[in-house]
Amino acid sequence: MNIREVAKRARVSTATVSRTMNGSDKVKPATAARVRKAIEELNFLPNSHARTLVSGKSHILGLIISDITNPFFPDLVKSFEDEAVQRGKEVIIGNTDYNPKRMAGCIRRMVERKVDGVAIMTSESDPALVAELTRRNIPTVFMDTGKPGPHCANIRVDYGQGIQEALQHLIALNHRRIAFITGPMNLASAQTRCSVFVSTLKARGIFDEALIEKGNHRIEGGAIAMRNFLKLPRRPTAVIASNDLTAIGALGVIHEMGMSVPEDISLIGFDDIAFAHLTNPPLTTILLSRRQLATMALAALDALIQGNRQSLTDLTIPTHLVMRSSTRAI
Amino acid sequence: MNIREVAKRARVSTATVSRTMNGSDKVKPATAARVRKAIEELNFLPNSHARTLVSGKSHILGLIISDITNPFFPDLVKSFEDEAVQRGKEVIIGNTDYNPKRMAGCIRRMVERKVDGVAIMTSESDPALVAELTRRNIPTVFMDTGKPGPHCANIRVDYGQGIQEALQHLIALNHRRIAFITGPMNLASAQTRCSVFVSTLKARGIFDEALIEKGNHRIEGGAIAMRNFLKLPRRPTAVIASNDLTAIGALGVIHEMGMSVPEDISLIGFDDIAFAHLTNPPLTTILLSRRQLATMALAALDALIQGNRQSLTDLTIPTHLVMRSSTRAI
DNA sequence: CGCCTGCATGTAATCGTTTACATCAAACCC
DNA sequence: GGGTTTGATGTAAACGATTACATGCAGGCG
Repeated sequence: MNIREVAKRARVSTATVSRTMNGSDKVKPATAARVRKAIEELNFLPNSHARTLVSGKSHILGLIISDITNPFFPDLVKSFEDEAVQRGKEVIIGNTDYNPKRMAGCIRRMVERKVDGVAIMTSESDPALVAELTRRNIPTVFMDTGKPGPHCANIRVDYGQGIQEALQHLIALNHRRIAFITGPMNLASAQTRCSVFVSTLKARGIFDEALIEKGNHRIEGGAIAMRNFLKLPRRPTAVIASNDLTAIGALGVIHEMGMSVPEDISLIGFDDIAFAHLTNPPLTTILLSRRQLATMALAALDALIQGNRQSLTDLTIPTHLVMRSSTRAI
Repeated sequence: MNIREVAKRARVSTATVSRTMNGSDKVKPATAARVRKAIEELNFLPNSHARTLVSGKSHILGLIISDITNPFFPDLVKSFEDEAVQRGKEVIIGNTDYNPKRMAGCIRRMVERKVDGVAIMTSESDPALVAELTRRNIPTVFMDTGKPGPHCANIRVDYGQGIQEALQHLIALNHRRIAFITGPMNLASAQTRCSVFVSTLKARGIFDEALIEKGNHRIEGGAIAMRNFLKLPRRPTAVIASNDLTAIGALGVIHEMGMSVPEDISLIGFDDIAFAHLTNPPLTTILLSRRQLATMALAALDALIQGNRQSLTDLTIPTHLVMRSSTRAI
């Protein structure tokens, strides 16, 4: 089934069929109707590969993430896809599995599929691999980390804002011994969260080195860190975690030890994953809006594709404290 | 950058380049080396659209699901993608958003992209839309619901087994007033879960009509249903929910009412989503293995693609009780 | 009436591969 | 040594769309 059969049935040339389908050029209404009828009757759908081959535009966007089972990402994927479909584009997703080798594979596939652009949000982005994209002039937008360049935009996430809001909130509730559980420190974003925490507390003169523990952005890391905090002679009265999974791990340990949140300890997470309001108590956390991120990424990609770079001036996403029930005054 | 430039640089014809890349036909080692060197130097990657166009094989598989933010699906997507990548295939994902119109769009895109096959796991599968796929001889496999056919396999999920295991477990713990919160009853799979529950209890002579409440596979549904159970003069001592979200909703209400699980009420979910072991207490639930589902779907798809139908005899996935801490004896 | 203009449509080249078939040289056989 | 086989490579026709250019026809004008 191809455009030629449609042409034959409508008694026109393939060019006319193509023109009616794309609506660009003028076709006499009567002819167009005949063509549409033929398309309908034959149930014809054009072959996108042939289209791409000749036009050079695949109308596919790539989205590279670390791991779809990380609860941060499904929202991002969904928002990204929704917006892309609205713009008549499709999305192919690459899971790197936190593995640079798979990242290379993802990028290769994106190139082979001639994607119109790529959005990347992975922890472990290797500049060499990414250079591959820019070398081929494939518009690329980083969410969170990366350097802007000729075919390349970067969206900055303002991690600091949320952390500061959280600290203000806790301090207003009279907390002074505030602890932080970090993420993996090779992640730029995790570093930022931590360093804003440190500098804000130092500025207030209530920073205590002992109240920082390393986590890994997973449940266990949060649990281990929390156990250490609870062994301290002077325990923290509030804990901020570098992400929600970490907070959930900490929450489990607090319960395990027969204490409760927020009565004994206040707890704040980061990300606002779907389950943050399903914990007991519902977790106060810092929202990083995946929808906003996706929307901005798509807009940036569009701008790069259209070669319109001036609209790429301020690409910053805020983060905000979302109050639930895991904090209280002391 | 195309195969011709590679050919020129390696001083061979395009056919030889193609042959070296595909490794199928014989090429003299010295020539092949020259070609590979040229490919390397030019950083050449073949255009997959051109390949697909001539070969008719896109090496893309479609995966259609209802909603990636439904926590059941990310695991499925990941497993499916992992296996697909291993087989040298790519995956494009279609989110129907529980919306038949978007389902139609997904299918259209799959056809246009000339996918080698499609796997479908959606609640709301419209036979007419799916006929579209089989009419075009696109291998299709349904996970859970659908009818096998010439280009079409169906994987049956044995919901009954898990429900029966759960009931045996509860009965062994001396529970007799066992309640069930259903899913949306237009879903075949939700119906099955419910009817197995009913028939098993009837067979034991301990069925009570009052202990069935409707849910919607979401948190709120579980919460509402649980409130109703707690108003009953003779409350249930155990509750099975049609999925984990429902169970989590019920759990919230139980806590809210100052009761606790499993001391006052035993609770069992269904699916074993990632957060089932993060609830407090960790939720006993019935596992429907997404990895198994994905593996079987891919195997079935492969068989259909290769036209090898005899390997499609018994496509059944079991479900199993996973014991955690939300049940106890009375 | 002859020519020009402009619209609707057709013709055919093109995109970048794969692959059937053609070619050609070397090797082999009797 | 001529003919045949074999193996390596080249030539060119596909695949199914888009689109620059060509064509043809109708109407307008002097």
